[in-house]
Amino acid sequence: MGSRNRDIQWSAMVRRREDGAEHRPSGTPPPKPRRRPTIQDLARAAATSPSTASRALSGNGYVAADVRVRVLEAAERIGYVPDINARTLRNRTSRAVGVLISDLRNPFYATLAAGIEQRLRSAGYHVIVVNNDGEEEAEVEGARTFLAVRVSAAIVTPVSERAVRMLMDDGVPVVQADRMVDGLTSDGVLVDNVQGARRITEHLIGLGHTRIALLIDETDWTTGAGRLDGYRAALRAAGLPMDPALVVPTRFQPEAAREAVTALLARRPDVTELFAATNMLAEGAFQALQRGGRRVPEEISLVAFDDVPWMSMVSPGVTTVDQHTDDLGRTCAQLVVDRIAGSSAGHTTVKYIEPSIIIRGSTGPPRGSTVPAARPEPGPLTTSPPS
Amino acid sequence: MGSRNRDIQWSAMVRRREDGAEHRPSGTPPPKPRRRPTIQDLARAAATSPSTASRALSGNGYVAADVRVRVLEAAERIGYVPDINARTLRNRTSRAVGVLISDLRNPFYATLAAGIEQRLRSAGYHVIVVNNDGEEEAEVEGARTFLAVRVSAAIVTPVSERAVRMLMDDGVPVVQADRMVDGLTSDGVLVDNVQGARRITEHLIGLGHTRIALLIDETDWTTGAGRLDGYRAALRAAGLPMDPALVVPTRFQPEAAREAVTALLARRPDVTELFAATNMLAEGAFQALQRGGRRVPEEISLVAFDDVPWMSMVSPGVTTVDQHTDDLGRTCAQLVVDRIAGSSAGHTTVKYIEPSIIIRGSTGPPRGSTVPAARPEPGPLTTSPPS
DNA sequence: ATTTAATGTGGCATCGTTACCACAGTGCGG
DNA sequence: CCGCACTGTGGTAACGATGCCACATTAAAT
Repeated sequence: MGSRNRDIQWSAMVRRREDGAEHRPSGTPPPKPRRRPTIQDLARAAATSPSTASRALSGNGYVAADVRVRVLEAAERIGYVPDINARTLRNRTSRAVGVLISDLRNPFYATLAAGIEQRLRSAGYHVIVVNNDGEEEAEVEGARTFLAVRVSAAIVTPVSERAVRMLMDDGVPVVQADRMVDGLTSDGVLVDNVQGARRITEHLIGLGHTRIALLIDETDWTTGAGRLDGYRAALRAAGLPMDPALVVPTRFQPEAAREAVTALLARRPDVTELFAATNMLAEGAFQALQRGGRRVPEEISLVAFDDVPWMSMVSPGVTTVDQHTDDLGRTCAQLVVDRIAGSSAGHTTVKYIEPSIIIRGSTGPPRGSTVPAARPEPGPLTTSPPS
Repeated sequence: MGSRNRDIQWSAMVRRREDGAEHRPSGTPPPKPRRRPTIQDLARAAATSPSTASRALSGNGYVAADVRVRVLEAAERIGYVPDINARTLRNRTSRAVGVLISDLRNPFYATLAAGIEQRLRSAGYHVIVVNNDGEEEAEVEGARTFLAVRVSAAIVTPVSERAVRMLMDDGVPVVQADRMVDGLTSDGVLVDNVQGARRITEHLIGLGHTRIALLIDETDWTTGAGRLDGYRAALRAAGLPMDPALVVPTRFQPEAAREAVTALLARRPDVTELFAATNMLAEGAFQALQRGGRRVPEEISLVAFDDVPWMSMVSPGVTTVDQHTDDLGRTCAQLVVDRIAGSSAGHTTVKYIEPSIIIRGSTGPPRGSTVPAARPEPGPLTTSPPS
C-alpha cells in the first residue's frame, strides 16, 4: 500500500512526473477535463435509451429485469457516475446539507461536526462544511454558499441572526445547534445548560463549597445564560449568598480566562471553587491554577462545562459537564433527515440533550473543611444516566 | 441576539409553531420549495435580457455601466443567488473541493481540515467533507461522491489505494495529505517524519538514554516507516545498539497502546524512555505510566510524535514533534489552488513540512544518571525554526 | 461618404438528468 | 373479436446559467 522505502519518498522535495506529458508553460489553464460518460453513453453501451437507463438506475417506473441488469452492468463497465449537478438542477432538490460552525479546531465543534457528518452520510447525504471563526461576515457568506448550491437543509451553530434568517427566508430548513437565535422559529438541538450547571454546582455545594466563582464569557446566548441561571438556581436552592463579584466575565480565549482567574485569586483569596463555563475557559483556568502553584483540589477546586480530551488526561482530572456532543451532532442530523422527509412537517422540534456530570479529581471539599476528602481518583465515573 | 430569558427557551421540550400553517399529516412530502428567482427573473427586474444580466454579474463581455448597476441593484432587491448546479453543469467545472479524511474526532485531522477549509474558503472554494473512519469502503464511497458532484479537486489522507486511484483515473486532481499511496503520482504534502523522529530521538540520546522503546502502530505508510527510520538513524548515528524488542507494535487505539506499554514495562524494566509514534499512542502510553504510578521523567521519559492540546495541559507536559498541522492543511489547499489555476501544470509537487521539536517536562536524564536533571519546565519552548 | 473598429445587446443552443407522455406489445375478460 | 389493463420503451421538454454568434449602434479613420 504505502511505501516502505524511505529513500524513494525522501529523494526530493519536489518530484517531477516522468510520463511523456509535454511540459506546459505555467499560467496556462489545465488540460481539458476528460469527458465523463453521460447517461447517453450508458444508454448506448446498454443498447437502450437514456430514459430507460435512468429508470433502471433509479428504480422509478417499469424496466424489464434483463434490461435493468444490462444497464447496471454497463454502468459498472464504463464507470458511469451520475452528475449530481444535473440531477439537482432537474429535480430541484439535492442531497447536500450545509454545516456552518464556529471553530473546527475546538474539539467541541469538531466532535459536533463528526457526529453530524456520520449520520448524514449514512442517510445518503453529503456535507458542505463552512467554518466561520465566530465572524458574522463569514457566516453570512457561508449561508449564501448554501443557498447557491441549493442545499436541502442547513445545520448552524449561530453567531448572528443574519445567516439563519437568510436561510429561513429562502425556505431552507434550518437546524440550530447548541444555541438558538432568539425569535427565529426553527428546529434546534440544545443542551440543557441550566440543568447541567445546576447539577454540577449542587455537587460542589454538597462538598461544602460556599464561595464558588463562575468564569463566563457571555450571557447573551442560551448557552451562557442557561449556565449562569443553573449556577444561580443551585445557590439559591441551597440558601447560599449570591455574590455578584464571583461571577467573573471574561473574553472567550484561554489566555483571557487565565488572566481573569489570576486576577480573581489575587482579589478574592477566599474563593474555594472555580466553575469555568466553557472548555476554553477551563483551559485558561487550569493553566492559571497550575502556574500559580495552587494545589487542586486541596487549595481550590475546579469544574468545567463541556468535557474535552485534555480534561481526562491531566491529573487531577477535571470534573465536568459532559454535553454528549457526538449525540448532539447526530440528533441535529436526525432532525434534518426528518425534516426533509416531511415527517416533521407542520411543527418545529427543539430537542434537549440531557448532560451528565463526570466527577474526576479536581473537586474536593474546600480547604479547612472537616469532612475528609473522599477523592474518587483515579478512573472517571459518571453519576448520571446517559441521555 | 440570543435569549436571556431562560423560561422561554425552557418552557417546552418541543415547541409547536403558532403560525397559521395547516397541519399536514406526517409522511407527506414537504411543501413545494419556494421558487427562487432565476436569472430570467433578474433580467425582467432589470429590464434587460438574461445574457446581459449574466455578463453584468460575471464581468465577462461588454455591459453598459448603467445597465450593470441596474442589474446589480435588481439582484440585491429580489435576492438573486445564482444556481451553482446549473453553472457547474454548463461550465463543466465547479468551485467545490472534496476533503476525505480519516477521523474528525482526532485533533490532528480536525486541525488539518480546519487549515484546508480556511484557505480554500478564502480562495473562493467550498469544501465537501467526508469522514471515512479509516475504512476503505467509506473512502471509496466518498470518492464516488466527489466524482458525482464534479469537484474540481480532492484532498485525501489515504486509507487505501482505491479511492485515490479512482479520482485520478477520472482526471480529478488529488492532493494527498500526511501520507501518500506508493506508486501513485499526485501532488502531496508530507511531514518530514524521518527528520522529526531523528531529531527527537537525538534529544533523548543527548540526555543519556540508551534503551528507548518505540511504540508504533504501522510501518506500511511513509508516516510510520519514516518515524521508524528516523528513530533507527539516530540510534545508528550515536552508535547505540538496535534492540528489535524495543520496537513495540500495537494497534492504533489508545487502549491498545496502554496495554502494550504496561506489558512492555513488565517485560523490560530496563527501558528508560518511551517514544509514541502518534498522538493516540501517546495518550495510551501516558495513561499506562500514570496508572502504573511511574514518575515522569524521573523514572521514565516520554515523547510523542504529533502535538495535540492535552500534551501541553498535563504535567509534566509531553515533549513532542510538532507537525505544524494547520500549516500542513493550508499547504494542501494551496497546492489545490495552484493545480486548478494551472500554474503547476506539467509536473507534480510534493512538499515537505519541516516539523519542530517542543521540549516539555516529560523528558529528562535516565534514572541513575549522574547528570543533574535540567528540566526546562514550566513553559514549552521550541528549539527549531518554524517550517 | 464609406469602411472599420469598438461598444453593446439579445437569441439560442448547450451542459446531463429526469418526469411526463405517447405509444407498442401482451394477456385477459366480456 | 374487441376493449382494457398492464408492462415496457423511447422521445421530448424542461431545470438555470452561460458563451457564442449575429446584429445594432456609435465613433473613428480613411
